[in-house]
Amino acid sequence: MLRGFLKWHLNDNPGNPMTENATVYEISRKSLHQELVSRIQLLIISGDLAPGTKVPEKSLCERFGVSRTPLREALKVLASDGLVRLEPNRGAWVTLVTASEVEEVFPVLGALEALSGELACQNITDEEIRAVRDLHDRMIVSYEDRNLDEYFKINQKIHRHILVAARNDTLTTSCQALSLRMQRARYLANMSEERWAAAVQEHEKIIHLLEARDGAQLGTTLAAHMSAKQDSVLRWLYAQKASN
Amino acid sequence: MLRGFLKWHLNDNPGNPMTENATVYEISRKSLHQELVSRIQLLIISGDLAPGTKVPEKSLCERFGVSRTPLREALKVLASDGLVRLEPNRGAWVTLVTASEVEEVFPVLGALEALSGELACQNITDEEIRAVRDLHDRMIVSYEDRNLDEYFKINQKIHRHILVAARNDTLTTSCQALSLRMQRARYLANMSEERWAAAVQEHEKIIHLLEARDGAQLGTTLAAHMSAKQDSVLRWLYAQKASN
DNA sequence: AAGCGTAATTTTGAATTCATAATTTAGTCA
DNA sequence: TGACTAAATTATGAATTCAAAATTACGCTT
Repeated sequence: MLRGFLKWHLNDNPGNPMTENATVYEISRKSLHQELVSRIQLLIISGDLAPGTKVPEKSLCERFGVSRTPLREALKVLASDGLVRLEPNRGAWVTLVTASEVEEVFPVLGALEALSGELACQNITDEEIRAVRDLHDRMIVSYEDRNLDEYFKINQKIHRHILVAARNDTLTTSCQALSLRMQRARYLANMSEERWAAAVQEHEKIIHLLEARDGAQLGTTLAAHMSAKQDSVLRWLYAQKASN
Repeated sequence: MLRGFLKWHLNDNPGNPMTENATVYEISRKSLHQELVSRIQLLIISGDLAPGTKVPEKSLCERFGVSRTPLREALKVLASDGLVRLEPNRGAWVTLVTASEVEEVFPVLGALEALSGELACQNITDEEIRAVRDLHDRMIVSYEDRNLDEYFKINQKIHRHILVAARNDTLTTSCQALSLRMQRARYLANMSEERWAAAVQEHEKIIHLLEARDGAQLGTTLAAHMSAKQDSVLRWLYAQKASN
């Protein structure tokens, strides 16, 4: 086995939407298992590793050029985040997005996003508000172009910017872990035109309240936004189930 | 090395306050690393492994009769929960409870507890309310006896019962992870008489609102309770720092 | 040919081994 | 003595090995 093969490969960071540039050095400094956690997260949310399927330990080892030890360490961490489920003596399985899970996670995410909105209003700088406004405007353009991919990316960035402005890493970490779990449901491709329009409306309100620094209102609006998204995901889930 | 030594030992569950009985079988079915996660959590919150100290990998392996592989898997999970910090090539260290961490975690915990209160009011049964009331009354007795240990145990049970009544495992898991982090600050021993009295008052309100099933009010009260606890922990922290 | 049972194979969980990095100890010189 | 250096020791990260469990393949019976 080629030693050091991974460390090489790990540097060609394949456009992780969560991290910006300038982290390349840091990434290569991450321990193997941490790097594997990020990599496998990407495989899962991208659908490369589909929900309900088994995590192919051996082939992932080969793909990343590492031994089973760090890979299995990564799987334990992913399991504690709820992205995979470990079955004793039967390996790791990518968890399914079930209705009951959606009904559990979104309310929690709603409460956390609400908090992030409140804190952001207290701590965000005027410059950061301008940056979010800019993202918002660009997102509207993507909406008008019906560019779902771009829309989704910017949408994520907006939420992330608000989270950053909340100045609370614990909150950021918790939110992202739960968001990742929900991202396995790649329902966006099938989001209805009405839901999309409504989501855009909600975002108009969000940017408005952020600019007004109305923390309380922004909190409730973000929670409502999450709740609406929950309904949308649930509808998508039922449609999925019906069509299978 | 004695194989299977651990599996034996793991069954003499040393009174984990989080788990009730009848889990003994389940515990012995847990994988080694999961069991180790629980065990090391206990060592950390009990202060057996003190904040800021190095996690003694070798001696823990001997203590539990396991090899380094499952132990290190457990450490990765504990690190992702924030109980230990992994320093590359320098091992695992029990994280310190810092002021900035307290200021981060408690607001998040407050938001989650608030949600748990709201959901509990929707879902709790009358029988469960009676059980919480019973715990509450017993806690008051411990307070009058100035039995801090007993008080704390029952206090935890009350919060846990509310969480269970919220019927949301994701919420429960998130809350517990954050609670564990704060439990490293064993500030209770030094809690002021005034703070204790105030906490009891807050709990009177909590049980009252739960019995009235006033979710909104219970939510805000629980959040306020957390905020007060944050202040108390911070004061304790500063006192600690001053005396060292 | 379908179902059953057993042997071969693969996969898993965990111990062990091995290379490298960090730390400690011992020795040197000012 | 006290700082600096180098060797020895120890600890860490990750690959490998090994036993046990699960899965698959195969042949047998009906």
